[in-house]
Amino acid sequence: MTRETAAAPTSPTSTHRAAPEHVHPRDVPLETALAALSDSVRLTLVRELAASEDWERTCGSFDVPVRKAALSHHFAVLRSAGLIEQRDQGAKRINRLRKQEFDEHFPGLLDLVLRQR
Amino acid sequence: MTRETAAAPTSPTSTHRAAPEHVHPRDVPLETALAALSDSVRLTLVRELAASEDWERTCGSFDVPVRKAALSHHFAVLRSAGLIEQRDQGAKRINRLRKQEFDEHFPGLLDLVLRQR
DNA sequence: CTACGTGTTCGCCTCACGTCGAACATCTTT
DNA sequence: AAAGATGTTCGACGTGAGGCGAACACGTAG
Repeated sequence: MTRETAAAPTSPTSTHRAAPEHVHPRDVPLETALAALSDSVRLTLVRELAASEDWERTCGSFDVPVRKAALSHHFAVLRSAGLIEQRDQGAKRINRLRKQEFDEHFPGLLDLVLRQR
Repeated sequence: MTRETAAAPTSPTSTHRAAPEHVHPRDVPLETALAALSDSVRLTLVRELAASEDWERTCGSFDVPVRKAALSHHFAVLRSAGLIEQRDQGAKRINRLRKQEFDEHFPGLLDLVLRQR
């Protein structure tokens, strides 16, 4: 399913690839949301993401002082907190800040985090 | 200093007692504030405190599933996060939620926490 | 003075978290 | 096909957080 009808190779949305498990902000306990945002590396990720056009960035495009393994882990945490959504595009993984949905369930939190400092 | 002029034994604000070190919300990093609130026990403390008249309660008056030692630790965390202020009154220690000051520096955060669930 | 109540501090234990390198899987480029 | 780029997963490691009981300190009640 989600099959391209015509030959429009717009987005090579990957094929044999483990789709990341997403959690909707609705199902995220407040503690989890707060914990996800209480780490400076993740805070940076969220902020850079928010500062980007359409809130999108590939995993490797962030300016954080940790290696790939740790980065990957942080993204998993953000996913579990309903803060980001990940979509594969070829070899790259695109991260999107779920601003609207997150705001609906934790009004003001993201704005606070983005405004602060 | 802070000497009662007349004989008005209103508040026995203690004498030889280690005054708890307080941190003003102004000097609290966002990460610290979020981390302090990302624990369910502390969340309970803050909520019960907020639900109390004048936001005050003695340490032992909270309904949390931990022993004295752990409780004491949690209060220290809340203090370091600028969330509470502690004042000694005789043998008891009174906790006050620093709503206003905290709100000034982390607008919306406490309200979110108090509203949620 | 002695006994009790209220909290804090001190070890100690356990578990979760953040980090890394190495190996692996996928997709892209050549 | 071979090499490179992009991420994830797997152990391992160090650190810190949260929990407890015991001991201590201070104030209160008898």
